[in-house]
Amino acid sequence: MPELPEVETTRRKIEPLLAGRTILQVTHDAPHRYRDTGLAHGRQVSGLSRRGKYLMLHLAAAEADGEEHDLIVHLGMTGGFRLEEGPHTRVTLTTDAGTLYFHDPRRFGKMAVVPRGVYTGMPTLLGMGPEPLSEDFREEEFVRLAANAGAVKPWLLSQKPVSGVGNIYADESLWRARLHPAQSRLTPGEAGRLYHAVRDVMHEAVEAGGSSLGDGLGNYRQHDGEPGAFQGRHAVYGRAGQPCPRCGVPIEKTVLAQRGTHFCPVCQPLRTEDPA
DNA sequence: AGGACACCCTGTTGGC
DNA sequence: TGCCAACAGGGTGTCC
Repeated sequence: MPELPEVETTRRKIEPLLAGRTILQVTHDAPHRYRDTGLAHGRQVSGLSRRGKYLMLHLAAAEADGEEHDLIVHLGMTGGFRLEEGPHTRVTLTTDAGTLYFHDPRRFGKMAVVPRGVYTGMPTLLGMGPEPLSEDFREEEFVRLAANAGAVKPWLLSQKPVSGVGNIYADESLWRARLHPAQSRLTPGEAGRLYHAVRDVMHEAVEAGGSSLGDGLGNYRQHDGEPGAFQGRHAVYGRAGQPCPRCGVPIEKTVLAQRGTHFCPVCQPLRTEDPA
């Protein structure tokens, strides 16, 4: 589930359940994945925010140390919050107003409690590019960086030129911009198209509540048979062999940078000759 | 600097 | 039907 639109949807859904509440206990059995969660005990949640695919629970200062903290949550591939305990519950978050369960079948999700804004040891968060839906995401800068970049899809996935783009939305954005996933050194025209494609795709997906959402908490529900609002609008992702919505040619699937990659061989040709 | 790769985990799917 | 390999929405560390 967790690319920017799904994380943002999660944030919106659980904020009413957590904001203003005091965390009584965070229990789990994997301290290397969920670090320093004991620091959250007794602190009030002052608000929730999101940076790329990271969810931040802002914690008020405790009487003992007078220092604000963040409970950073990364959903990994399959993480999500639910109201009920299940076979894949990894973390139980108890507040003075109820309990929230973090489910994560694949255990790629992570949590850590840190002093506010201290992200040492989290290189992706430290090097995170601008939010695609904010004014900090500027076309001129994006075009400048893209001119010297390597293969465009891995570049997008690095979170450096822009934050929150994952495998699904990278493929969808590249299709809209009519760019081959392995294209490098984008021309200003190409990079401009991609800039707007990323913004549009992310905006539409957030409005739709992301892909594959289910029970009202923004959960990963792919095998629960409840398709998300944006999933039905995918042009290429998960559509190998089916016709391109633009030209009708079958969508191809390859592997690029260890990730499944979907594209239209006609609409998204690889430009081999150097632009003049 | 940046690319390629292994690794962290478990569940589902598709081919034989 | 049953088994097993391949694959899955992400990030990190290491090696070159």
